[in-house]
Amino acid sequence: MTADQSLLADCRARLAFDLLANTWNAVVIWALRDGPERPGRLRERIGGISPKVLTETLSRLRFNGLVERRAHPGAPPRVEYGLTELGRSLLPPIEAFGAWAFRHGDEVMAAQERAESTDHRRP
Amino acid sequence: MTADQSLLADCRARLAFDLLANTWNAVVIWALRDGPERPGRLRERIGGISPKVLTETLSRLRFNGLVERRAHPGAPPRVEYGLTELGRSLLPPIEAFGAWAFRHGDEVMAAQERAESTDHRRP
DNA sequence: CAGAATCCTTTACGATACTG
DNA sequence: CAGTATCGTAAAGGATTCTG
Repeated sequence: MTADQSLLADCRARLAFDLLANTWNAVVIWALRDGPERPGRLRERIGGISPKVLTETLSRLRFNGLVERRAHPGAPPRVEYGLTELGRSLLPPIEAFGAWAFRHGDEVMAAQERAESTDHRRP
Repeated sequence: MTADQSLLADCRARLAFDLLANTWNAVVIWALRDGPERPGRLRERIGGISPKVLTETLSRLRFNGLVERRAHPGAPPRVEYGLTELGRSLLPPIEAFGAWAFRHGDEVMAAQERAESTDHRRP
């Protein structure tokens, strides 16, 4: 059994790919890299994410053990979300991706423009 | 402007995250790491992907310049898909993710089971 | 066998309004 | 301000069928 076959067959690998298989998970994890943040500030830093979707994303990350929630007593409500140790262990792979984006992102955009002018449709 | 703000604001980074923001892109790229493959074999190696979704995924990856298609003449049709140089440059970051999965995948599953027995619902 | 076409279900995401 | 509820749209994914 070759390495990639075992990777594809192993449910842990598929589980890990699923962690990135949506628009916001990686972005939110990355936005928490410097430390815990309140939801309001998170939305400012991320930009373009609705309150509802941020709540859903944080809940999903919490479900997967990557993020933890801390509520401070009193009013107005003050809540903070931060990465768990498991969540922090995910930062290097995500950072590898960010680095790739800076190096090759323009090549992807160039390929897209080339394809659009040829095929007239976007898959 | 801090590093993560610039990363989040840069459209190249969001574009890169979007490349992984679906179930199959990363899996198919990984399955092509050893060299070009025919769609039929790809489906065998990947497992659990329908012909239609594989076609769509390959078309999407081609649109983004990560995969190229080569058709050999004659009948029955023989087609191969392989990574472009740009697509191959994406393998190290994806591999970093696979390595993370082998190390921490069971922790994620443990967290999920813990959450399921507590919250009674899965986000 | 490749892959396009059709139909269907589920889910992600967004906008809005409301509660504590 | 945090979080939920509701509604609506769009896209992803799956099953099936058909053609070159």
